Amino acid sequence: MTRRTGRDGSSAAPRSVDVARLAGVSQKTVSRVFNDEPYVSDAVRRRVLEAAEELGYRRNNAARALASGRTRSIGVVTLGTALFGPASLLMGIERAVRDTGYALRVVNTVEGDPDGIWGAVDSLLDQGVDGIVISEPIDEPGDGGNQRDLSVAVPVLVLGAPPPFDAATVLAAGGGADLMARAATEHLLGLGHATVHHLAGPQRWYAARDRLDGWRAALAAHGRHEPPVIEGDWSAASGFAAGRVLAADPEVTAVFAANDDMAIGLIRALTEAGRRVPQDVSVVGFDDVPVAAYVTPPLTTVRQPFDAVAQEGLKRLVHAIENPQADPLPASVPAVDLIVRASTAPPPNRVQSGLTTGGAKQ
Amino acid sequence: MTRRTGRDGSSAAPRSVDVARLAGVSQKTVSRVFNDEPYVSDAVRRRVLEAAEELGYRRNNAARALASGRTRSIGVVTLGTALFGPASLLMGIERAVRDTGYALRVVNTVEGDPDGIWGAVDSLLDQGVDGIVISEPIDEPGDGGNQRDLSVAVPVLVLGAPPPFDAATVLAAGGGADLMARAATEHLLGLGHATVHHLAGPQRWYAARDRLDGWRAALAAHGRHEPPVIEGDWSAASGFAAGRVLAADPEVTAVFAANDDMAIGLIRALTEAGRRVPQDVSVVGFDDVPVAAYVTPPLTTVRQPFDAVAQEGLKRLVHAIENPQADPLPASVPAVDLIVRASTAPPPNRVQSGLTTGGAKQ
DNA sequence: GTGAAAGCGCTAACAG
DNA sequence: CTGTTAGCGCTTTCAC
Repeated sequence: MTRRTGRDGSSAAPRSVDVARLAGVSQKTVSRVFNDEPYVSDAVRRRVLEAAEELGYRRNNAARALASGRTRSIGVVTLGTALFGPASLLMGIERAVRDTGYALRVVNTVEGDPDGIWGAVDSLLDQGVDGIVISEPIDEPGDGGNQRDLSVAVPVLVLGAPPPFDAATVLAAGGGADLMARAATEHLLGLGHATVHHLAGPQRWYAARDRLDGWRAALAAHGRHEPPVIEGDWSAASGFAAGRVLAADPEVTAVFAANDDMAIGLIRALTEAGRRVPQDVSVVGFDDVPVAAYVTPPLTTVRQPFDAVAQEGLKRLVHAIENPQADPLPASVPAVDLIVRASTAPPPNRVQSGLTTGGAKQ
Repeated sequence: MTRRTGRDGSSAAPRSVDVARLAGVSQKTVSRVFNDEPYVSDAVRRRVLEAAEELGYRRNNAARALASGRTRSIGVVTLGTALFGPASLLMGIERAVRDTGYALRVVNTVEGDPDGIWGAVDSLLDQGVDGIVISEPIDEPGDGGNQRDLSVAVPVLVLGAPPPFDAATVLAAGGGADLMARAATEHLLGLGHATVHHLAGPQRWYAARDRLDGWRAALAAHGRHEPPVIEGDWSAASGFAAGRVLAADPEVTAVFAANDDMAIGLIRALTEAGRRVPQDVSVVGFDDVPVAAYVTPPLTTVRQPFDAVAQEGLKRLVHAIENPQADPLPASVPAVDLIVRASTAPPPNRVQSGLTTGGAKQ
């Protein structure tokens, strides 16, 4: 038996011709069987499959990609962090990609990376992906000139942000964070707080700006005074630092933090300063991290529909890949999912102590 | 100018021959330049690079892979969860892979997935990767027969577990969790606790078993009584449930939880039951999640060196890929990094209340 | 230092 | 329903 061998003597991987020979058909027929093409009799199909099985045949993807011009893979650009939001989105994307039959290639961007998103997209393009997902982008520090004239010929899906650039097709998904932030703020207002402070995320992140916008919109809609914003960096440590400042201000009775980690740090600082949560100060987080229900006090927060967003976004991306000429599928706005736990309550009624009774509303 | 065009009229991507023509050299020379091969004069090199730049040339990876038999990519099998450990490891792997110049393909396994790791490895093999990383594996439910005779010809790196199978080359990295667990337990013992309870992770995970082993070893080494183990599922919710049980037992003065989330849930349950942490019960976690320092009380825990483990593992994997015949590089044992915060203290000295004074130490 | 020729293993037309 | 003929854009081998 003539068997091709590698230079180290190991037998080389079987090719479709080998299968064809063994099955007594043409190579093209093997190809047909493996691509689930019609017009192959069941008998032949079975024979081919058996031969393939016997040889341990596996299609060569490089050859497939070269011949067809498609790699059947989707690239994703993520932040190189294990932060709950980005990590959850990545998992959601992986799950969604698998359902589509594409393979997933991942590139991280590192905060402060000179090349940033562009470098990542470039490397994905080098790898030859059929579509790109950009997850939770942040702005470039030196905006503008940095954005080299990358010509992106494949469809791009941007998650959680407005499309940052021009490409053949740009899809956006996962908006609605502003609405969620607004709901969080209104929950606090509804409890009777005169206004709500905001512990924002780093403003270079679209996600952080969205939440800030939602908070602002809620205050504006209710004609409330907008206190100065404190900016954190998503970490519990930054929440703690902010909490020290906020604790010193007796006017503060309600805070909306842009994520749960900061909310947790914030609560710790308030507690250490002798301001009880929620009796003295109410706190709302964002994300609904797994421990949110078990910290002290259990955190009122907003849950983000990462999986749904990823799934819908990918469906639309794959549609754009496979139907380049067709109109893109429409996006939907995710539902708001506010989870009320024990970190929020009506404000202490000290302001009304001079009055007769203690009505809480407004 | 004759320009190849796609069927939609868009001009097709330039190939190396196009660059060669423009630069007035042979196609092979272009190839040489892009592969940084020697024996190309500087003048020619420059000319080629300029031509490539002008055309916007980008190497076709599929063709490269087909011709060379190498895809220059590494596949990683991860758990489909945003749990801090797995997610951190994945990020570490991405970073490490990028440094090696390989591309990253990601496949998740879903808990309870019938195909499990094998399906994931299979799909990676289909994609044609040069090496595989299996991160934090868990056992298959139906062990044994499930492990189909996949012939894995590429090197495999298993992170955080003993190699679960036979392949051309199998490397292990990221062990030492048992030592870390042992250190955590001994910290508690050193504080004077008579024994230490263990809130274990799901025992299908190697990581959980490692930690259990370390705890057990510590107790044995000090001749302490080994209380029954409670098993959680890594979640704060399961920690909370365990905490309710543990809180009812006055014998419990120290608990080592297999991860921080469970420790946080546990603390909440203890607190709700009126058992103060750390005055009545000490708790140690595992992972050092970002919020660990800011929960109440700040958590004593063990920090895992995800990045270092990923980096070292990948260096060894790449070595195995590129030097198939050579001996694998040796693994090192990561250092133990116990972070002592406020959730641990000497035991309450109720047992000594009958005695004269209340010395704490052992 | 450089180039010519020959595939890598598959898919894409088209022909029967 | 099945087979034939050409490439896809590179790397490889060997020649100059």
